[in-house]
Amino acid sequence: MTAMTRARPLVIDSHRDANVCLTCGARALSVCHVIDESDLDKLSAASVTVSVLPGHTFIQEGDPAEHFFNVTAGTSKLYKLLPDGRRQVTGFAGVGYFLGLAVSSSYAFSAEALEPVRVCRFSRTKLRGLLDDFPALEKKLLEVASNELVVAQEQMLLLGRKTARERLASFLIARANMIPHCPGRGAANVAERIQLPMTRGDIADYLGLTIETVSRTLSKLRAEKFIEIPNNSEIVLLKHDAVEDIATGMA
Amino acid sequence: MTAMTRARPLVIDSHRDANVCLTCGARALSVCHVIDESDLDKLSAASVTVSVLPGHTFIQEGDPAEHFFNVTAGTSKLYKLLPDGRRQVTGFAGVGYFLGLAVSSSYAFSAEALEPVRVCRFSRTKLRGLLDDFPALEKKLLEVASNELVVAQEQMLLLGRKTARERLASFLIARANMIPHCPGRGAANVAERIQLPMTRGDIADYLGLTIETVSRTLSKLRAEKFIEIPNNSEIVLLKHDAVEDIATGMA
DNA sequence: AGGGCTCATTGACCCAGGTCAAGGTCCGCA
DNA sequence: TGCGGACCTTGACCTGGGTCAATGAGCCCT
Repeated sequence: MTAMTRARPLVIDSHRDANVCLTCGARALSVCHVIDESDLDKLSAASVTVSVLPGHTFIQEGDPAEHFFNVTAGTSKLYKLLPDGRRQVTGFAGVGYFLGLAVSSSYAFSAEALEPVRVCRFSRTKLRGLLDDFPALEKKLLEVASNELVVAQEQMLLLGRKTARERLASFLIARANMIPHCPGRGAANVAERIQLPMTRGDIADYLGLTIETVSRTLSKLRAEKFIEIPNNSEIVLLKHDAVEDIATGMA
Repeated sequence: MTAMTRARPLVIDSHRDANVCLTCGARALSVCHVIDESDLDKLSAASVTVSVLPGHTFIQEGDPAEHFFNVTAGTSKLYKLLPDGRRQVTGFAGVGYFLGLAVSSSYAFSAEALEPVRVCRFSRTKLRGLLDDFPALEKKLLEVASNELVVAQEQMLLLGRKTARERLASFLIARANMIPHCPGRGAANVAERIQLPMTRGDIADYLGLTIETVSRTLSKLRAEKFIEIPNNSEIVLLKHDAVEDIATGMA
């Protein structure tokens, strides 16, 4: 169980330190931070660390929902499919994201790693136990779910009523706002470098557009000097406020 | 404080029985049903009943979120607006619906009564107290929020990837499935009478379409004998399964 | 360093659904 | 019982974004 792990989609790290949670860089960003340091051993005991290679699906829509996940590294795309293959990306799960909130018996979406991803995996019963031991965790999950709901409603507005240009602008602004507090933001026209771990196709499926429209619209925004596109996985936001106005339909 | 209430948008019933919750017909459908009968007096003490006339807005997007609501009668539409007036209806809140899950400081959406509506209104602090007294209520809210999230993701798929025909079919099936267990459903081609308390405009804003497209698409479904339209606020589903196939993109 | 991937861009054309406009239906009220 | 207004339907036309197709740009791998 030591060699031959390279090509496997999911790698479970069973020899892990009891202090993983204590030294976990994602704790500050996760629901876990409501649990006291002294209790972190219980948390680590309840979960295993799983590594997922890019392109691999670790949650499959419709499968029995046996596990919950907390992302500690990398970004994944969450999506739903129609029988004929049409895809809707419902979100991108980065570090700190809690996955599996759907309390139903089967997963409502699939999750695929865009980068090398690490997650803490909890079984349904283990999580139930943690929730009973730490009521604060349950409160935190309710808060997280509520915020997700607000984000989802915002996305419905985007998908139902915004133009392609407004959708791309909204996407860029949302990505820019998730940058972990870079100095000099909010100060009008400071350039921001946005990381895009997903492909144009993923962006299209997230915004309810086609690859071509995403590409064309970004080219247009570049021609208008709102953005720069140094490479396929980065965009520089040259005029945050102007793009924000586009995003909210005010331009 | 007894006369002159007729034309007021919101009417607060302050003289209410301590047993309102005990006799509340909506309890079985609400989060409240997790609270034991013997504790219902605490619940009624924490809330007031508010009546809302059709067409009146009782939650305004952006206003400080001071209250939470539990719907005990009537249907409301929940929506978000763009500055230029484009509207996205994010859902319809019927009896038993818990409103205000967004734990942020201001409401993320507006709510307007479509019919005469009654809600139980809790202040933020009173609800906090109830959650501390009844942990089961917190668990229930997490469950409700999680289910909402699943519904929201389904709606994103609809808005991002479905055709007008598929959207209307999905809407009709969702409405049909919420009928409180009428006998003989699921048995293939049994006609179901769907109530539509909202206008074509509301449906359009919910499905990300225009009034005209909603009207045209329903006319087409009628011409194809999938549905009947006895009047503007009712639709009879003649072929549930066929319409379900349209809804899921399989026809 | 070049062949063969996958991903992105760009152009030409098309069509589902939006827009504009003209009635139709229903209902409450005098 | 007929007037006014809100809502719905239908038709003719238009357009934003989809479709199809060709080309370009990275980037492994050998």
